[in-house]
Amino acid sequence: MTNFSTIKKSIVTAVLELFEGENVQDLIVIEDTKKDFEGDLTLVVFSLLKLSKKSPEQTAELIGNRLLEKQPYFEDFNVVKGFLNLKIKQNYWLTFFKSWLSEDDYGFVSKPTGELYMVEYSSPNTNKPLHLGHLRNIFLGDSVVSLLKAVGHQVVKTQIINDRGIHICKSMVAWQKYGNGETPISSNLKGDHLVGKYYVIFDKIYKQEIKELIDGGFSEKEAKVKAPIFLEAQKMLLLWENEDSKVRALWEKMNQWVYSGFEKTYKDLNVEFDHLYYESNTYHLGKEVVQKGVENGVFYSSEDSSIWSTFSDNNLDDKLLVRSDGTSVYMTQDIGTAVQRYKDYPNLSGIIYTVGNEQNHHFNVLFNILEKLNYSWASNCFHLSYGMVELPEGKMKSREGTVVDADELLSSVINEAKSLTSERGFLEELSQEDILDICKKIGNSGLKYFLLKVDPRRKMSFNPKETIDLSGHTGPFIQYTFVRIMSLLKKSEDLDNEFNIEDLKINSKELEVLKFISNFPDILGQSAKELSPYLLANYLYSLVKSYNSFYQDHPIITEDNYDLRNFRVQMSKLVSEIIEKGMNILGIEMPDRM
RNA sequence: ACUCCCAUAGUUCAACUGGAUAGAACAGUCGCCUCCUAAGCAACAGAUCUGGGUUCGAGUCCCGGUGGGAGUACCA
Repeated sequence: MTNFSTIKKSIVTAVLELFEGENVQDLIVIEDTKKDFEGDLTLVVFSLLKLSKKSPEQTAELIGNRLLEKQPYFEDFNVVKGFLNLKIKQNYWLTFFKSWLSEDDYGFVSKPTGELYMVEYSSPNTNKPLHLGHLRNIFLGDSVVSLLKAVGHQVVKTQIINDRGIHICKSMVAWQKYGNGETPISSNLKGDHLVGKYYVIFDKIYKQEIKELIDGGFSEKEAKVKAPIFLEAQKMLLLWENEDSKVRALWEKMNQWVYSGFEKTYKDLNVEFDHLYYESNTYHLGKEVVQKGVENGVFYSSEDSSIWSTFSDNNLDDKLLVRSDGTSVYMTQDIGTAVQRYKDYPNLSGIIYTVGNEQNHHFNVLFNILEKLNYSWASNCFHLSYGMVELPEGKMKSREGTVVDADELLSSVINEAKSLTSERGFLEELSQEDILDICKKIGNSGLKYFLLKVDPRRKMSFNPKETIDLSGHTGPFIQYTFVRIMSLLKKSEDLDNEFNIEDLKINSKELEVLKFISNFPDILGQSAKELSPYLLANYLYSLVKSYNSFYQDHPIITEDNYDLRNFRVQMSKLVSEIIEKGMNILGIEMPDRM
């Protein structure tokens, strides 16, 4: 069957037939023709000059003529410097379009690969509510999962709940001392926010105590480890690891508050997980593995009975794995968690850890340790490292309260959508519930698209004083285009959808839309391969831009020519399907009106 | 101090991984609603931190400089 990639292959074939040499294939660069030039595909010939021993223009002419002569696809070509621009016959574009229409899930891989991946994301600490940074993490992880599924893999969505450790004890100590028995119900606060409040209180007191100690003549370093409230937290951690029943009961109570808070936020964001791991369970296994490592000589135990790992790589300092008081650190449980995961899913093709780039070093060390422990799967662990979300004044710090709260931000975007929606007045006859449902979809889309359109590897900034835009390069803009197409399709329900391509003439805007459509499968594949939802997000935007430009200038259901009208309706429909499926991969739902 | 990352219009982001005249959006100026939803379309104006190098060709690669960020914890 002829499809778009057949054409690309025919260009490669022509070049291979014309020129001899080693690895000619690698020299061939085919791109979409830039907008300002005439043509559909462009072959860059500079790299072939060594073989042709001719000028760029002559080389391009040679290939162009060959293609016109041998292949039926091309109607013309032109040469600009070393660029050979090839024009594909409209009839072929329309044939391709028909074949896209006949596919069930155009762009998606229908045959399962049989590979199973685990994607870890979110993984919050249970001592404070989620903030904007977590949102970037959650949306990224969630859409990477969908991308992997789109190309035929199976995926387990997971998170590690960081439910133990000194940071949790801090909130617990502060609540015990200053909480007066306050609960989410008594305070009318969401559980995660209530616990977060005590985390901030701890820090405040801690800082105050440090200051007092310094004034009393201690050095800052001494003050930090001598502050009474800090000592209390340390003591509590020890009691916790020794399974002191009172401490455990308090811990369970407060964690429960946090979980129910998170649950609500996840529900609002429309994300869920398949398998949760709790640090409080996996750290045991981590300790065991570390202990075994000491026995096997992989790690060493120091005089004060703390346990360390050394590395052959000079850039890596020795890493502590168990403290001298026997309590474990973050790394300990991460080792245990990884081992546990491969016990649970022995067939994993890989684990993708969605974690901020501030932990690049941590994962470098972790993967090194797993290698040292000789786990065959160690090399399949991958850190999907993303950049921080920064505020105008710099990094967000929970302890200092300079964070953009996830719940607040989401509700403010939804409110923005509400006021805009009521201003426009298209939904007036709907029930309050239906309107709210639509506004939630719009608000979610504004927030998710805002975070997902940026290359995850790069840091990004957000100014909380400005609301998240709902027009321009945004999720709601894309939803809006979808809604307009839905409205068209509704009105054309009774129309016959057939069209004959023999006599059909399409204009440049329609051709441009078809070209965007033709790129969808590649974009999906590339986004999945590079774990980069932003490529898909930006593609969808370009597709929609192009479609809108067509929509503005040409009648669709009111077009008189039968074939042309039906072609336009069908093209609109395919565009809407790509938008919907693509946005769903980004975790964004479509309203059918707005 | 050492290691790593980053620097593109006033602002927030792109640039098919070395290809043509660096694209968008927001903000600014301006035009389009008796016409399929104006959350739209169209137009104007505006940018590669700096100095060298590599080559047919550099925002992209290499070296130096400046400016920012992160990491190097018995923190997470």
